[in-house]
Amino acid sequence: MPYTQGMMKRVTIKDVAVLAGVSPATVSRVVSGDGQASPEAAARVRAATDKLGYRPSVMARSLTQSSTQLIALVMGSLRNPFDAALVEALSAGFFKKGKRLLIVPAGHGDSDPGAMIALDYQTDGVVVAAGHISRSASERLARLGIPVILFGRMLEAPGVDCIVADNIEGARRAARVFFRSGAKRVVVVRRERDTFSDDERVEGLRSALQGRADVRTVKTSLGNCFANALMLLSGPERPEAIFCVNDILAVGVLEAAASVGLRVPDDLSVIGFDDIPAASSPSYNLTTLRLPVDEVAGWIVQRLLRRLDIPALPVEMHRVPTPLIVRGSTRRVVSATAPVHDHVTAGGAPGQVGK
Amino acid sequence: MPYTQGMMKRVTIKDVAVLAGVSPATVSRVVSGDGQASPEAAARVRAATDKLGYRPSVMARSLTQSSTQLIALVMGSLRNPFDAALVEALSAGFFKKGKRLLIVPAGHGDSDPGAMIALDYQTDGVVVAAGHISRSASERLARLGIPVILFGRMLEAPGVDCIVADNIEGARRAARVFFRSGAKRVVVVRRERDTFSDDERVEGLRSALQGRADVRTVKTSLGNCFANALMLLSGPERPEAIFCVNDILAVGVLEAAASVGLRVPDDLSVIGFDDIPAASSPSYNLTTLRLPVDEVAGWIVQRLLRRLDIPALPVEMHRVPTPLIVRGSTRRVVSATAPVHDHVTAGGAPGQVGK
DNA sequence: GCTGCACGCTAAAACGTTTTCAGCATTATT
DNA sequence: AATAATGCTGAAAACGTTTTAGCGTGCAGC
Repeated sequence: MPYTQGMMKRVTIKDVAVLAGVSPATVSRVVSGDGQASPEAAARVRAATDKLGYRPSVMARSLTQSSTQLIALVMGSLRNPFDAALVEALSAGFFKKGKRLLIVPAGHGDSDPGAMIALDYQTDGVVVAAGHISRSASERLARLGIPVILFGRMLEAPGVDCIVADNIEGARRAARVFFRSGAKRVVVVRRERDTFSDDERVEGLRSALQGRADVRTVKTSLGNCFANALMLLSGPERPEAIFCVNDILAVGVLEAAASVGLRVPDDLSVIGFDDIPAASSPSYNLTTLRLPVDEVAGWIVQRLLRRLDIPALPVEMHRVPTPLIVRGSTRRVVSATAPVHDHVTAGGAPGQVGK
Repeated sequence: MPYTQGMMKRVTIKDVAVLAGVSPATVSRVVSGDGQASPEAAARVRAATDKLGYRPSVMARSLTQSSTQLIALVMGSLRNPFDAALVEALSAGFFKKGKRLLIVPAGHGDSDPGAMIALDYQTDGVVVAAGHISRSASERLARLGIPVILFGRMLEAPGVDCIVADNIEGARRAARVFFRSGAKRVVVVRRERDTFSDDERVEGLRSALQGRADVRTVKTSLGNCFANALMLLSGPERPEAIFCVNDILAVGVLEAAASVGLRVPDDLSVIGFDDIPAASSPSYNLTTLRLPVDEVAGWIVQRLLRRLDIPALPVEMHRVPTPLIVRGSTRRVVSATAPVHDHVTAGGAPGQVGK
């Protein structure tokens, strides 16, 4: 059964107007709640809209007004549960404020699809959750009054606010754990693509361990992580501690350690980053640096809305703290002299996204 | 430094027209590539658009044409990696075809936010990846010529195509494995909210095991899965086989089994559904029924585009096959008489989303 | 040398809103 | 009682496109 049989025209403001016996202008005033309308006219209009099921066309509206209520969300792969959670939180947060998210897959290409689509659809703003935006693209958006929020990178440019995890302090905390456990051979596992945050994390660890341990860097894709870790752990000069740039890599390392018969944390300490749900599962029980999704998403939403209100706001570079979550993949140090203010002890399930 | 200083107006088709010394109509024809334009005029126009960085306003365009190139995607939580992968695949697939995805969080409320937003933004179509759409809402969309694709449910209504996993056959395959392993006490673990697919899965298992085993159903939230499984496994009359409605629940069950000291698959068989990446990780090594994300996403994209081309297409109810992926969480049956055509043997990493 | 015909182009209408402007009743102020 | 202020309303312009209708060309055919 074809469904085109009764294809109807959209019910427009004019239809409502004639049914209510007023002009389109009055209908507009009533539905947008701008006030200026007599009670009885308003009542008639409301009756008409209800009867006809009228919904204003955002498209048409955005021609005359400036706002489309649309936010472009540049996102990459969602294979990392952290990213998935972030997208979910952002979508919920913006939706609650009446903003809609337009997905822009971060192309691996060089162009700036986010900026392009923002332009095409006259987006109210752009959130870059993965990938990057070039300075020129962001400047072009700024010139049109379209603010940008950048997650995971720093870019000093007009109209772009940044939020980045406190990678360096996080890495330092990891370094301290490794140092206390007496590890001399440390490996940091990072992804193949260099990103701002990954750079900060490995550099943070490296510099904190300067002269106290031998730090080597290994790059791997997610798919090869297990195999690479296997090689690393069964070779000579096996590391005593491994810092992974995120939790999924750390899970791969833990799998490899287990399959090679290494005991964690006795033979090997592992620290991850993000604190995804799997990290707190009994079989991994991963010590990690928590990157609080809800806090990140909340800040982004707040900040963007605020800037839409007050475009002249000075740009902000926000660092979100990355508390150390101590679990079973690192040796518990029992010295009383150790400072305790820099870590959160254990803790059950972290990622209660809703409440 | 406020970024509003040089706020500029959008460059419009008129600007291009005056720069190129032609009328807006000509510019329109050139940029939309509709033909009718002299080579030299076209060249001048193209020079002008390049120089000015002109991008047509989709909003304005969609007023005169019918299409906005927008697809509303109704999605729920992304905590299940399967859902995250589906969203990613859909977004990539549609993007490649020039369609943009508008995220609509499936509210737990009763209203149909998907339909509403589709109306507001004059979406070309609606994809319901999670949640539901009411018959009346879908009919309203159909009347306006907006097609709907529903994943994971069946709804016989004009203009809505459905794609659903072959849950019953999948559950039957699971039942066969359980039966061969001689399990007498079987538990099926499902989520608290009843969904169409979950219903089919438990009913499929139940009816296939009819009279051959004792099947009990347990409902649980994701958060309590571990605790519930613990209780279940340490209580009396411990089940010998557990079928989980999805892999994340199965992982919770495996965790619980391990923590209680049960050996899998010797003491307990576990089968999940979806085949998320974690299922193939060495520490879980979960036998499961694969729900092929890419196939699902591909079908949805193809189908929607096809229907946009030919609105009169009869509606289709598509079942995607759910092959059994045999891994280590079920006892390997070595009888030569067992039919082998219904399962895929082991296999490494499944979810290579990209290539 | 006309008529007819492609061709290339422009003017103008249309899409569905919002908003400005002005008009007209009322009602409040002198 | 005249004037000013107020409240409500509708006509029309505007937003940035596409598209239809029409207007000149220049050229072939009679």
